[in-house]
Amino acid sequence: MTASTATTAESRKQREIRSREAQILDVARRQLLERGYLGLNMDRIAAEIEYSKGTIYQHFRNKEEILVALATQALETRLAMFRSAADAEGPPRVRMATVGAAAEAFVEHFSHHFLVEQVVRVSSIWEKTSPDRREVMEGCERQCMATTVAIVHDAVVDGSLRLPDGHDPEELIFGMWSLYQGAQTITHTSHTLAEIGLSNPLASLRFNQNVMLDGYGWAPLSSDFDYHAYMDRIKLDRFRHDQFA
Amino acid sequence: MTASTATTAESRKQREIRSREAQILDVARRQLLERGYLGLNMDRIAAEIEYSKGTIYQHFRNKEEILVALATQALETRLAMFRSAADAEGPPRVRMATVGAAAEAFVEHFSHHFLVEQVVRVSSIWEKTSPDRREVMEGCERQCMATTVAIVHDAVVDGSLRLPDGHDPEELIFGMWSLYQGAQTITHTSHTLAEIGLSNPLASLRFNQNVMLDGYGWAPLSSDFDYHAYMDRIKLDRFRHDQFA
DNA sequence: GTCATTTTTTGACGATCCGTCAATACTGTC
DNA sequence: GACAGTATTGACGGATCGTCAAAAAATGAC
Repeated sequence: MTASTATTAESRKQREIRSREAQILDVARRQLLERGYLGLNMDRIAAEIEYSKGTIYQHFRNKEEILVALATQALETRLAMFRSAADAEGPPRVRMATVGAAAEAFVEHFSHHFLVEQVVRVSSIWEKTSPDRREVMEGCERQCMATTVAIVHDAVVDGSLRLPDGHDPEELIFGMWSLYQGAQTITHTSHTLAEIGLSNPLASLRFNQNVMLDGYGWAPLSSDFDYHAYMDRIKLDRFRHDQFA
Repeated sequence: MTASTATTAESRKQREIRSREAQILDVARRQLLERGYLGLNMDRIAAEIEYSKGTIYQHFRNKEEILVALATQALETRLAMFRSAADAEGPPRVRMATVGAAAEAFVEHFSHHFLVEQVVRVSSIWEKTSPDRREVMEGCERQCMATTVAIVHDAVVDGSLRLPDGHDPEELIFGMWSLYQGAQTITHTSHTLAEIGLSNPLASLRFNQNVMLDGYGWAPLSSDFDYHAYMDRIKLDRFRHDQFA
């Protein structure tokens, strides 16, 4: 009985603590979105969760770790989506398009993520976080990379893609990743897009990704398969918001 | 005589002030590189230029404006390089490759720029700067865009490039810009690149750009023209460090 | 050269916010 | 209810931003 009581008490405490961590992150995320990086403030977070500042510091070594934790949350979700996408039926390039659809769904449902990621990537912030937290984020990145590189490998093996001599699957993925990362960065931070005549940058990103894979000669080419329709459909079928997170 | 003396005195003052502004930016740039964003500090800048903090605030409304000014310096240089590149001899795609070479040279000689740009793009920093300063930066961005879009236009006119129905020159440029922006961001901030097997991201970026333009079917294709050798050569001929800045 | 006036420079100061830690409150055990 | 161990608190020291009244320097009229 004693042990049992102790255990339940322990686990209630544990649950309390765990839920408080989630609470802190929820509040931090909202404040970050509402007031920007410079408006994110430990005292305000403390006031809002109705715990003192000292308690927050039992969960996170410093302000920067909260940011890294936010980024990690999002990256773990993305990784799960990518893995699910990579399991799709069909030839490798179609599976790659499925990953593309997952990436689109991710930014649509986690639009805050790019703000957070951008902030975290600023070197002096990154350097203030503990190696443990960095490790987790880097692990997500590596595994996202590995998941997509595997698809390219499959394509090389089954002959639907022939890479030029001296070039790796990793390079193709680097291209896709860059295109995605750059388009998101520009979309979220450039104030001149609309007046320049780019009304739908997300659609342009998708188009350019297909052009690039066509450039690699990855079959089936976009002239032989309607990736556009496919991605729209798969986004609704597999990556609606209620299907994850 | 009086007027003349007054005028010279005035312009000496003016020159003094102008040179001090450059001095502030030089010191700020160095401190930013050495100590990161969080290490950039008004008191330290003041100490190093041997003027008081108050004097710095006569040049820049706040810390963020210094960052924007640094970014603007770099962007103006890049614009000049792009314009020079766009004037190159040859068919449009070769001129586009020249711009690519200029972009490469830019990051090689202004490696600090991406750090600055990244910091500036964080929304809450951007919002603290004055409309005037923002205007200048946005103007640079627009003009870079316009310069490169013009090349694509020329290609469409001379028939070396045929854009798919419903797609603009702006979309192609958005693709190139995204690829460039994303590759730079990743290269400068990812800690997992080397272990993933990307030993030379700059070379991979160049390769992917050519693949993408091949995907657009922009003649001459990279199978018909050695863009790699051309870009290496043009970088030495036109964009050595001593030829600008 | 002197002195009143204008401009420039200064650095002490108030305000903000981070992260710490000694003091306090809480929890479970005997 | 006393006690040991743990959790929580918020006042505090330290760092930095941006301001502003006062000091210093420059100007220009005589």
